[in-house]
Amino acid sequence: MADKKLWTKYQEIDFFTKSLEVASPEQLFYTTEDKKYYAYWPKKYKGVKTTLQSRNAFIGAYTEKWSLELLKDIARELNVYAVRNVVCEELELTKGSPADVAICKTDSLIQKPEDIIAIFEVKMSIVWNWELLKTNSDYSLKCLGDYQTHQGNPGLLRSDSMLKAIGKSISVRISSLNSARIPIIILGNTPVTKSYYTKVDNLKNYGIIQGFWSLNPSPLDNNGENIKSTKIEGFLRFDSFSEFRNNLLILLKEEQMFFAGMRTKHELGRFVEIANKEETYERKAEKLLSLMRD
DNA sequence: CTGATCGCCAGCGAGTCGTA
DNA sequence: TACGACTCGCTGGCGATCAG
Repeated sequence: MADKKLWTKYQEIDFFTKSLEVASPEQLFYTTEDKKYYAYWPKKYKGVKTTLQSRNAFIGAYTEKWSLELLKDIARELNVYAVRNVVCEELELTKGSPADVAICKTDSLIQKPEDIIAIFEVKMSIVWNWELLKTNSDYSLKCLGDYQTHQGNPGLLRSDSMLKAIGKSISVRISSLNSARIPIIILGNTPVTKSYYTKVDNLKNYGIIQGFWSLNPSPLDNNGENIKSTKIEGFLRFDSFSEFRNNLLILLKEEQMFFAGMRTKHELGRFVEIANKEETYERKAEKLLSLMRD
């Protein structure tokens, strides 16, 4: 199988090209004082700035669809499906807050926990800065620099995006024991900040989130230094589609082993009984997780 | 002072829900 | 069924804070 491409500058050009077919330049770019179209405010820009909001929904939709296409190929190998906006009430994945993408045994939007194989939360941004140029009534895009040259804080580099991904994952984990065997992966296209290195490793250790995976092989220009992996691989950067595919297949296989052999129904039932003596749902969940951990 | 980090906040768009 | 009010998740700029 030909190696598919991960996230590169090409995807961002494609995003703007496709979006310009349904949206105006003013909806997708900032307009500088000298009438230039920029994707982000450059770091040194001192003029009057506005905050662009109309682009956000387009970015969310594009990156989720792009992730879906990558996962579809891997799902097909396993004779299962990659589905966008999956609803599963038991796991508190509601219509208002569905799973961005999930790998499932059926292709339905509404799923039962036992048919969900893996859950993916997509947190991707426009990473580079771009200028939209008009040439002969046509458009072209010029890359102005990587994310260190502009004011925006894309994707997983944002602390509140990280906290949101963690919060949603915990919501799924504590919703039902039936989520216990379902891996949750956060897909991004940037590294995570240093202050989250130990956090992502701990989240993996505790079994809450199996990985923060960046699908952007080189987010910085000029071979800028960027992390490949944290100590126990809570964060991973993939450099090729096959590397991504291999890791995902290994994860799904490991989870099946964990499910089959690690805990008996008797043990699980006893843990629930002990955990149920705690006062709040949150405490019950913490107790159960701590019992499952050792 | 400068640069980095954190989390608050905003507007947009899609979807939901109540009402007639 | 049609429609408007409402909610929620998306994103990124901004002020506050801190280290050097």
